[in-house]
Order: sequence, then structure tokens, then C-alpha cells
Amino acid sequence: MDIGKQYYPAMRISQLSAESGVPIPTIKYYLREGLLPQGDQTSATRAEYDQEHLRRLRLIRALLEVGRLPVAAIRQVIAAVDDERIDFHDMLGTAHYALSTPVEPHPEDEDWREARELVDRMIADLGWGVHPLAPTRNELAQTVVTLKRLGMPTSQEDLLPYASAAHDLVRDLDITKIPFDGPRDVAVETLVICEVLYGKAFDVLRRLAQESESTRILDVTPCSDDGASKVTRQGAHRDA
Amino acid sequence: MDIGKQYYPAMRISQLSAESGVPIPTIKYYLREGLLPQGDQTSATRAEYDQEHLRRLRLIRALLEVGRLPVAAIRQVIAAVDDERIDFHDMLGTAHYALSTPVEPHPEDEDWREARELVDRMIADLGWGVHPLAPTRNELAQTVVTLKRLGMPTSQEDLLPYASAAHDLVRDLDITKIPFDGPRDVAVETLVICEVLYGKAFDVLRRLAQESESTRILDVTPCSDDGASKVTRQGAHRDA
DNA sequence: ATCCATCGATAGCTTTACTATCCAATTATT
DNA sequence: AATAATTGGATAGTAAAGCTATCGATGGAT
Repeated sequence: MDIGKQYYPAMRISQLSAESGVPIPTIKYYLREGLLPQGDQTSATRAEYDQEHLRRLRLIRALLEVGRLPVAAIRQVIAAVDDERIDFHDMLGTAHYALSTPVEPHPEDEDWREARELVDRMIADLGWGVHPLAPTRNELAQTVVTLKRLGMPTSQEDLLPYASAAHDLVRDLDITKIPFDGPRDVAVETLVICEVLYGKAFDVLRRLAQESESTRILDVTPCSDDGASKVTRQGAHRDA
Repeated sequence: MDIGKQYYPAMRISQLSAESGVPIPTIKYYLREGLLPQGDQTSATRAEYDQEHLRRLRLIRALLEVGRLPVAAIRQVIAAVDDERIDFHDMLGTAHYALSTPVEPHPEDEDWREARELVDRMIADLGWGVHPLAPTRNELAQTVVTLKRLGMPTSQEDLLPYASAAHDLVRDLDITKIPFDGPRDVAVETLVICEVLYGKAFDVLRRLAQESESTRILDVTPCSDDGASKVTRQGAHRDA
């Protein structure tokens, strides 16, 4: 038997479901879709799963629910991890690009070309090592175009403070958490978790800060209880 | 006639469609859904639209495509703007909360309670004026729980650098763009644009920085052309 | 007078992420 | 050994979201 797995007690699909809270049909679906590796098949009607599967399952749910990534993107990340022909660096690149929303370029559009040039120039000015064909470039260009169309034209100068804040966070925090010298799957998993979950955390923190600042500017009792009507009165929650 | 609208040339739905690139049936759908206000109905089969409609339409598309907000959330924001009974501050609050993904609390779960306490304590320690019932608190708590479940437990200390970076950006940049003294619709629109589009921009910048840093750490020719195979070989784009 | 766009209503479509049902093959229970 | 329960594998059905298509009546344009 595999020494490396001796600490992982085997379980059946029903236990996997119970531990993770994910219904059995959904687990089967993930197996079909290649998100979750097949269990150790001991007979025609029996397969065993271990802690790895549980962990993977939790990762899938986190990416789906917190990161709101499409199943297809998750599959790509996983495929890159499992494809041993892809080297470490390219694997991380694949993971990176799977996380970006694909944006098709519109080189015929004047605004678009200008935005893309802004992005390329900024990346070059910052000295960032970003692949010239990275889809992320188009994603940012698209955002810049949209801002312009909405009447908030954005220059490199406007974007730079965000860029350096992002760089600082990544350099000092995110990247230090990634075990580049460890096994492939752990590294890429950590990278994805960092990008998606810390990304989410930052996003929420930003919205919290925005609320705090607009409350501060608009006067009012910054955090007193009398404002409780604000939430209940309007039912501002999206669907809950 | 309305003096305030004399500079806005009227157009028919077909022109609105042509200008915005949004198909007519889709515009009708937005009208039905209350995302887009009805045009000026001049007869049973004729209505006139103006630049406001065009602007609103672009905003809707930006929130949908860039911000990936659900239609229901967009409708909530719009409803709050149009409801004159809601005061300025509550309107912004509604907008804020419409942007958050609803998360139902699990007070029975130990992890969840702990995470929520962490969030509350941090907000208090930072002195932020965030509503005690803000759904954003649960959103962050959920993220913290998920991180823990994935084996990356997160303390207040871990989160604080992100929080202060977020606060800095908001205080120095985002919030200065919002015309709090202007008309309701402009203020809330700007707020939403800032949150969603600058949020997106930052997210992309973070991913760019991550790519740059992992490239730097993993050795390799930081940005040379020989890596072009990375993108093409794997077809790393999500679905394009 | 004729044609064409528009309105309003309704129904249909597409994608995504599940969820449910069946059946044969075990495996467990009695 | 008989019977009940569980699993895997296959297939089909479902629900929600976001459009898209069609139709008939109307009314302005030529």
C-alpha cells in the first residue's frame, strides 16, 4: 500500500458528503466534471475517498461560493496541476489566467486601443514581469474603457496608487504564503486560495471602508444604534 | 417642457440600441425589469429616450459585465435612488449593501461565531463607522471561516494590513471622487461606479502583481518573449 | 394608402450548476 | 441464504438568470 497515504482514513462517498456538507449527487457531478479525482476503486460498486478528496471538495466549494468562479475555470486549474508535462511556472500561469474573466480585445476601437496602451505602458513603467499575452491585460483595459464610457476617464496617474498598493500587499503578504518549494498541488492551491479568498477579503474590506468613510463625511452618528432602521427598513440584502 | 432636459436630444428605442450596442429586446427587458426608466411616452406606440437613458444603460451593462452584479441588485440600487423618501445617507447604505453578496449567518457554528467576532472586533479597533447590521460583516466572516476550513487560519493581525491598505485607498482616492453635495442620482451612481469598477481594477492589478512576483521568485526570464508558449500552449483562457 | 417602427405581452431559449431517477452490482445484515 | 442497503455509472430532469423571439395592435412617416 501507499505509505504516503497511510494517515488518510478511507471513506465512502456518503461519508465524504457528510463531512463536507455537499450532497452526494453533487459530488458525483464534480467527479464527472473532473473537478474531483476519482476515488480508489476497490470493486465495481465501491470506491474509497480520503482526506485529499475532502480537502479538494472544500477548495471547490470555496472557489464556487466565495470566489464565484465558474466550474470550467476550476477544472482548468485542476487540469494544469494534474498535467505533469506542464512546468511549475507555466502551471501557476495557467492558474492565474484561469482566474481572469476572458475579455475579447477590440483593436478596431479607438478607446480600446488607447486603454490597452495605457495598461501596457503602466506595466512596463512599473517594471512588472507580466506576460505580454496575459489575458489580464485585456481585462484591465476593458475596465478602463468602461470607466471612460461612464464619464470617469482614467489615466495612468489615477491607476498608479492602486497598482502600488496592490504590489505592496502581494509582495509583503500574499506571495510569502505560497510554498514555491513544495509540491505542485500545494503551491497552486495556495496561490489560488490567496488570489481568490484574500482577494475577496480585500474587496469586502474596501466596501467596509467605503461605508465608514461616507458615513463620516455625511455627518451622522458614525456607528450608533439609532441607524438600525437603515437595514431593516429597506431590506437591502440582495436576496436573503 | 422641462428646461432641464432641453439639451438632451430625444431618441427612439432603435437609436438607443444603436448607440449603446444593446439589442432592442434586451432594452425592453431592462424596461420591464425596472432597471431602465420608461421613456417619455408620446403616444401608444411611441416613447422618447434621452441621454439619461443612454447613460443609465451603460451603467447597467458595466455593472452586469464588469461587476457581474445580478439584475436584482442593480434594481435595488435604482429603486433606492428613485425613492425620494429615503434620505441621502440611507440611500448610499442601500447601494452599498446591494453590492454585497448575501451570506446567511450560522450563529450555531463555533467557527462562524469566532470569525464574526474577529470581524466585529477589528472594525471596532479600527474605529470604522460601519453599521452593526451591515451584511458586509457576515460576508467577511464567511470568508474568514472558509480560509480556516482550507487550512489557512486568519487572525486580525493577518487582516489588518489589508484593512489599512483598503482604508488608505478609499480615503485618498475613491471617496474624493464622490460628489456628496450633488444630486442623489449622480452621487449614488458615482459611488457604485467607484466600488464596482475601481474594485475590479484593483482586483486585476492584484492579479497582475501576483503574476509578476511569482515570475520574479521562480527565477525565469521575467517577461521575455520565449514564454509566449505559456498562453497559447495551454489555452488558459476561461472560455474565449 | 401603405409601410414600417414601436409598444406591450407572452413565450421560448441558453447556460450554469446542480438534482433526481434507474439499474446492475455488490456488500452488509439477518 | 435471503434480503435490504449502498454504490457507481448513466441519463434525464430542474431551477434560476439573463436574455431573445414572436405577435398583434397602433400610429406616425412617405
